Amino acid sequence: MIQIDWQSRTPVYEQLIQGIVRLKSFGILSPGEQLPSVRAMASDIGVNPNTVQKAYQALEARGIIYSVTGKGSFISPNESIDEEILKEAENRVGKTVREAAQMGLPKERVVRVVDTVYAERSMSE
Amino acid sequence: MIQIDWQSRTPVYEQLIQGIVRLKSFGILSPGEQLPSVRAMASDIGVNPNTVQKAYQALEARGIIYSVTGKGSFISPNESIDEEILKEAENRVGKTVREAAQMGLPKERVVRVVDTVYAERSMSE
Amino acid sequence: MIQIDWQSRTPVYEQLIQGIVRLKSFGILSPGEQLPSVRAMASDIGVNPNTVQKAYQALEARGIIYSVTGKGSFISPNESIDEEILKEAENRVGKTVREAAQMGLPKERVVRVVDTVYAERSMSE
Amino acid sequence: MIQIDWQSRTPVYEQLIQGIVRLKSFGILSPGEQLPSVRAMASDIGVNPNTVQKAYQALEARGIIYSVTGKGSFISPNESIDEEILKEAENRVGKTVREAAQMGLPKERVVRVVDTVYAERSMSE
DNA sequence: GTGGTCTAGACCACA
DNA sequence: GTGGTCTAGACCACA
Repeated sequence: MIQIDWQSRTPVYEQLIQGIVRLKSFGILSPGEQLPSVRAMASDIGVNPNTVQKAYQALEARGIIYSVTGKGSFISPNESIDEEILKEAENRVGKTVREAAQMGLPKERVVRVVDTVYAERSMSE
Repeated sequence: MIQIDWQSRTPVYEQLIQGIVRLKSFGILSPGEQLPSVRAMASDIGVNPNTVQKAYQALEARGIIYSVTGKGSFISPNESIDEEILKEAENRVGKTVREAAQMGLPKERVVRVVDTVYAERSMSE
Repeated sequence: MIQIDWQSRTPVYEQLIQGIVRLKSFGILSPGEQLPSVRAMASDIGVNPNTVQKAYQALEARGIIYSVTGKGSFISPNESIDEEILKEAENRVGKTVREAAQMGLPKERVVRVVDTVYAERSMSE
Repeated sequence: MIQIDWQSRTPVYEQLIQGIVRLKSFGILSPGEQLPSVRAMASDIGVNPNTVQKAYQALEARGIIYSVTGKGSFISPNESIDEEILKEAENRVGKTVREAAQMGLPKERVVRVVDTVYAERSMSE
């Protein structure tokens, strides 16, 4: 379910975090649902258990999942958390756009890119 | 001329690269113009000469500057480079926006962020 | 596996680059295969890790290998790279021959040299 | 008469040496003819006098020119020297071809390049 | 352990 | 002085 891009510079544990958040935002993982155990997830996607552990802990710290000792990890029911995630994404966009602007990228080109991305999405739905 | 953000996670040599690219895109550094020597730049911004070397060599590999042993480093006359840099920036924006969209960030919020960034810029001019 | 000529004027990191390219072109290193770690390679050939780093990063920039922090460095699966390397070598030959011709070296002598080089090679196989 | 390629990696004084050798081999500079003074040559081609000095000394060491204190530098009448120059050129060709061969460049492609170079030359004559 | 960044400092060829 | 190479060694994030 989660694809790791080994060539990418974004750390594997980051990709894991974003992957799970995405699956939740798509409703593929619903509140209360149990996640694969650290070991299962690790062997599934061919990753060191430490890496999965790190991702789960970050997700728990952000309130997206919760862990029950001896039982496993579950998608958190908490709804209001989502806004925090969106804000993080928004900040990343802001930072990248600011850098591009400083390089001289005109606003029109940024707008065109944004349009393209959201057009792709509405088509694949 | 170039400000280093020591708190930032982006490596110093990367900030240097971006700084010089930016100065060139603003026309503050024009083709043929000589850059400060590796050592001068290093002591200017309080960094080890090796770090500046790394940045200069990366810029040379990208065709943005060229270096002549014994003479110095110069802004490359190559014109077509600029568009390449803009395309790189555009790609980064596209990638970040796509990720944000996958997280569920609505288009309106992305647009608002873009507007804000470019509004900031026009005000500071 | 890689021999460094300490007398040579071509920098050690350059020799490393060429050595790895050569091993790949011989099929001794196949796509996906893991290279010795920076530190292992360094101690193998008696060189500072920084020097190996420089070579590996140059190879990555040329798309010949790719590195994953925490995992290691691997021969890139990219196929089309090989032809690029041959073209670079071809260009170097062309440039050197052109210079020799300008010095007045007759074609027959160039041909004889080429014959000799390839004869050596077929004998050592 | 002599063009310096500042982008090239071959040192300026080397380019100077090769330039004069070439002019001699073309008969543009004949035995006995006086060369421009170090200073004149330096300002002609926009180079540091030290650099011209170095080139002249190397040429004298190789017997291609000779200097008379207080009078200037002259093209040497010595004919047999030329063979040495050809041998140097030949060695450079050999080295480059050997490297290309090690990269996997097939002999046919080397031969084709050599043919092309000498074909160009016979056409421009 | 693995790649990546950075400092401090030496040494070289070249201009 | 100027770029380029290299060593020795520290420190970091990541796996």
